[in-house]
Order: sequence, then structure tokens, then C-alpha cells
Amino acid sequence: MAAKKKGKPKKTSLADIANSLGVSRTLVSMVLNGRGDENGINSDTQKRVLAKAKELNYKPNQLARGLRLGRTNTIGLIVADISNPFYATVARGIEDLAGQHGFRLMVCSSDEDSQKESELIQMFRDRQADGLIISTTQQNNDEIMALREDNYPFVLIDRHLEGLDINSVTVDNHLGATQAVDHLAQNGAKKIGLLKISPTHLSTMRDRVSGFLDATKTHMLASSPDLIQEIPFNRVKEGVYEALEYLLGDEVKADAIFAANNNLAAACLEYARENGLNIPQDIALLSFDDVRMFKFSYPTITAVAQPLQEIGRQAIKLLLDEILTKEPVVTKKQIVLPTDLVIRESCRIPEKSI
Amino acid sequence: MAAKKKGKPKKTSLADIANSLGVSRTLVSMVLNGRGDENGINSDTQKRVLAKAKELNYKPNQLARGLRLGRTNTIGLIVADISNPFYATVARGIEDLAGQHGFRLMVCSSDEDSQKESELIQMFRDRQADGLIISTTQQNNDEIMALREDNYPFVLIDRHLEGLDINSVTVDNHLGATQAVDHLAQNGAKKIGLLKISPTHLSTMRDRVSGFLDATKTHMLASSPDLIQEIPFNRVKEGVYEALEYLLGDEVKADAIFAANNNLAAACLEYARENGLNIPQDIALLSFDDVRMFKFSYPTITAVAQPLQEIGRQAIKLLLDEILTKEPVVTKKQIVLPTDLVIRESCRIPEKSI
DNA sequence: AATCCCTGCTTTATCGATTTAGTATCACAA
DNA sequence: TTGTGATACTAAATCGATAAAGCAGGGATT
Repeated sequence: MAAKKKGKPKKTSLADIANSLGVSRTLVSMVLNGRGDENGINSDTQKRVLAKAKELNYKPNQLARGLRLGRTNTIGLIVADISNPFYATVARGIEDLAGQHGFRLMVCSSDEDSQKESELIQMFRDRQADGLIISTTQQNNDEIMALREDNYPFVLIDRHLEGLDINSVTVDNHLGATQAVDHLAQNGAKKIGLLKISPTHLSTMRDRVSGFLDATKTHMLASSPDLIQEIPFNRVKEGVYEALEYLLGDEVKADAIFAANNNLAAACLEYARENGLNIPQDIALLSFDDVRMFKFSYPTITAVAQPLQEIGRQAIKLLLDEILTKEPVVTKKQIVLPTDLVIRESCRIPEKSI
Repeated sequence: MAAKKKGKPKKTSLADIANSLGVSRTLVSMVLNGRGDENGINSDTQKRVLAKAKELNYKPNQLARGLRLGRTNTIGLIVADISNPFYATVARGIEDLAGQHGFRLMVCSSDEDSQKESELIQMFRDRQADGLIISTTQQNNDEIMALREDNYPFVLIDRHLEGLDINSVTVDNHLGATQAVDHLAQNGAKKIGLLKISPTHLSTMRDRVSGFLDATKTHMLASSPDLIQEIPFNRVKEGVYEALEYLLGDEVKADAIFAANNNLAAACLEYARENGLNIPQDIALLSFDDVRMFKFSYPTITAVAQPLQEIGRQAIKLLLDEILTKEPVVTKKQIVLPTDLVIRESCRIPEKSI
């Protein structure tokens, strides 16, 4: 009655219920966990416990519970940037399925910063998350290896680490890029510039570039190192501006741009807008990774779509499999999902340039 | 040495360090928390502890710590949809400042579902989050009131509950809407249709609508209930299509659309795109809330910009203030930030319709 | 010699829930 | 009368970290 104004009113605990009912905490715990019958607790007592729990508005302290049980029914998701629709959609796929199995999802962004990624992994471990899903920066494999050493359940998404026995869900970036170039070539492109994000080691970028290179060779298109421009992750806009100035300039005169992710493509649109560049008349544009706005940008953008929700679903399935089986000796799986080329207006290169 | 293949290898605990060094856990705890000197621990012993901790790769179990301390250095953020750039940006503002003060941010989306919001609030409380920042659905005030009753630190953002002594950070929606209408009127609009999200009780929507109504009256523009169209949150696209069909149809013939949030505006763009509608020639479009894509959509969209990062920063400041002061008797603050009209191309209504 | 202080630790209790290993009571059989 | 077995429950240990209170031993003080 007293402490009503000051401090937190201290939530009711198991002990409160036990005391006010004159029974042991053990009994209360058993009843509230639905193990009353199983433990031969009088059904009348059970009712009293349940009633009291409701009356006192009892909510178990999850820290205490997690500490005792060694699990928290929480899984962590670490992505580069949750505000990127790509990750946001994947996250949704994960969350939905996780929720159905009684798991909570906690999402954090690493900002493509390996230091921050390490901290986040550590943070989740310190808080006893039961498992992790990570879109790794691929720069701090030590931390990832430690997870593996420790048999900590985790799944990599979007980017993978090659040749390692690790769970992962990715898309076929090589094939997706190949099809993108096929499409550009069919529309008359002869000289395609590629924009990629600069941390060179990202497997997605690597695979998209190799797909791009293979396909340009197949189609006998122009090929030179200049055509591949690297854009730093944290200054996409400026980087793309410079890259486009160069690619569109007299020195190169590219007739198509293949943007290796949605941010790069968006920056191209922005550039086009601000510099009176016409797509696809002046130059074609194709994006790897489709986002909603490409449907109503000017022009609409042809893009390699990824099965976002499916990536999430497969990842959480793998993870739950690992968390729920006692034996950690399961073999890891590498799941590769197909992409889908969504054709819109941005690649119709007009006759003159063919 | 043994259990290397099966089960988790059990992280090292304080006790492990204490035992292997032949000292008490208390001592180890004190040293590792930097309170060694203060407690008169021999500096040599301190070194040994620190060395051993590093050697064994000790990481404190945050559940245990939180349980004992009654705080977790975690704050929860509940928003309608984290993939909406509006919330994503606000979240970033919060996270940055929180991090500087040693707090972690955990973000969850309520999907504008009051049931889910309740569960999330409960979840955060169960996990002993030290405070909450909530963009409430405004449908389950009970839960919010309970927070207040319990002196649980929290701040509302974006939407507020009127007349209650609760911390909140919002923008001046009324004024923002008024300025939007002023701009449309100056550009010759005579009949402005308003698209709003349907849970009618959202304070943002209510204030924007009232600003809209006041301004249309001031400018003596057309005014009729038909001009205000409600779109259900979970079917924006379809809803906007129907609403636009109506507003643009012969019956109404609106000459401008004021979309009360970025999603509605985006859906308008999509509609325009798919139906060969020209903005602003056929109709003007103005959005409340500015997002990146409005800079390179076709056309670029005039919008009421909100100080996103600032909303986040102010909110976390208020919250930390409350968390860090022992006395919970602080008076609550209602902070209202100004909006900013960003003029682009989508409202230049051509002569003919003036 | 008794007292006090200082340095450097340790002991014990605690946070809240769960698990393990009981115990008390009664009925009924041998 | 002793034993068997349900039935209905409890005591104590545990998870890991921390806080409060206490103690041992040596030197200085009176």
C-alpha cells in the first residue's frame, strides 16, 4: 500500500502467489506451466493458483526464467540495414514463422560495419538468444567461426562464406546477373557499366560480378575494368554520381547500367532526375533486387527480383531445426533460391543506339 | 576437454575465474566492474583477474546481471512498421543517442494491431527493458495507462494521447496540413481530395484532417465529406485505387490530392503510373511525410517533411531523463516539433484548371 | 597489552523461476 | 502392526552476478 508514488511497484513474483496461498513456489511454478496434473496437484489447488495468478496479474520474469532454463525463446537477426526494404521483407518472413513456434525475433542493423556486427553477435550471446540469423559483413569471420566452434545455432542469409560447413540461405546471384545481362543484350546493349558496392568481399557482389562478366563474354559485349565501378557503402549517392559521370562521359559512353543492388539503382534514378538524363533513351538501367518503388518510378525499372519472404522462411526453418534438435551434429545446409527477372520499361534501348 | 561435440560448451562464468584463481566471485565481480581500487583490491590481484578473464574469454551473462540489478540497459521501441522509412529513420535517431549512453535498442513492429502492441509492451516488460518508446495504435490505452500507473518509463512518439500527463514527441500535424493546403491553393487547387488512413482515432490523422479542414475553409475551397477518403491500413493499394477512381471521376473531379502519409502518396503514384494519369497536369499531389523516393519519382513529389531524426533524439532524451533520475515524480513533457514543406513538382497545377 | 585502523579479502543473501529429490498423510493389504 | 503405494505437496539446490556485511592479520597508537 505504501510505496505507491516512488520507484517501481515490484511486479508480482511466483513467491507472492505462493505466499498468499500458503503453498510452495514449486507448486505454483508447476501449475502455471501446465504441469499440474502431471505432478499430481489437486485440481482444486490448481484452480486457486490460476485464479490468484490472474488476480495479482502475474507475469513471469523472463530474465529469471531464461537464466534457469538456459534458453530465452528469442532469436536474433543481424542485417546491414533494416530500413532497406530487402531486409525488412526478409525479416518479416522470419518473424512470422518464428512467432508461430513461440520465438521472438530481435532485429539489429550492423550498418555494414564488422565491428558493430561483432558487438551485436556478442550482445545476442550475452543475452542468451537461442540462435542467430546473420547477413554478415564477411569481414569478421572469427566471430562466425567462434559461433561454429561453440555449436551456437545460426544461419547466414544473403551472403555466405564459401567452402564452410555452415547453414546458409542465399539466392543464385550468378544466374540472376547472367539473366540480367542477357536481357540488356537482347535490348541492344553493347557496353554495360556495372555498379557494385565496394566492400569487395561480399559474396553477393562477387557472384553478381562474375555472372555479369560471364554473360558479357557470352554475348561478346564490351569488357574492360573501367566498366565496373565500385561504390562505397556509406556514400552511395556521391559515389554513383561520380561513377555515372564517368560511365556516361565521352571516354566510356556506356549504353546500359547494371546496378548491383536496389540502393545503387535508386541513386541512378536520382542522378537521372537531377541531370535530365532519359532512361532508357539515353541509357538503360537494370537493378539487381527489386523494390516497390521501381514500379512507379520514372521510368519503371526492370529488376532481378529475389524471393524475400522465402529467404526468411527457409532461414528460420533451418535455424529452428537446429535449435530444437538436441544433437548438434546435424549436417549444415546451403540453400540457394532462384531469382526472377521482372521486365519493365528501363531497358528498352531505342533503335539509334543498336 | 570432454564435451566438445555435444551440447553447448557452457560459457565461462565468474565462478570459473574465481575458482581457477583461488579467490571469491565477489572479488572477481568487483574487479571486472572496475570497482577494484574502490574496494581495496590489490592491484596485482586485479591484474591476475583481468588476465584470466581474457584468457577464458569471459563474457558476463546479461540475464543473470539483469536479474540481479533489476535493469538491463535495454530500451524497447514499438512502431507500426519498421520497414516504413519514417520509422526506420526515427529509430536510427534513437539508437544513436541510446548507444552513446550505453543502452541497447530493440525494435519491434506492431503492424498497427493493438493486440500485437499489447503483447510487445508486455514482452518488453517481462524482459525488464528499462524503458519504452511507443508509436501507439491508440486503441489499447489500458496498457499505456498501466505503464503510467506502474511508473514505467516510456515516451510516445508520432501519436499522442490527448490531455494526459504523458511524455510525448510529435510534430505539428495541424500546422503542417494547413501549410500543405495553402500551397495547393496557391497553385490553383479548388477541390482537394484528402486520403487518410482509416483507424480514425490516430491523432496524426485527426490533426492532419483538422488542419486540412481549417485551411480549406480559410481558402474557401470546395468542402464536402466525399472529399475525405478513408483507406484501411492493411489494404492501402486497393483502397487508394478505389478512392482515386471516385475522386477523379465525373462525380467529384477533384483537382488535387493531399495524401496524409507517405504510403498513401506512394500508392497514388502507383495508380497514376498504371492509369496513365499525369501529375500535376491532371491532378496535383502532395504528401504528408517526405521519403527519399519522392525526390526521383515521376514527378517529384511536394511533401510535408518531418524532422525524423530529431523526433527520435528528443524521445530518447526524455526517456533517458526519466530512467536515470531516481525520482519518478518528474513532470511529463509534450514536445511538438515543426514540419517543413518541401516544394517539388507535383503541385504545379497548369493554367487551364485555374 | 589492549585498542584501533587499514588492507585485502570472503561469506552469505539476493534477484525469480525451475528442477531434483524428497516428505507427510492416509488407505488399505498382509 | 508393519509395509506398500498413492496422493499431494515441499525443501533445497541451481542458473550467474552482485551487494551488504563481516573477518583476518599486521602495524601503529596509547
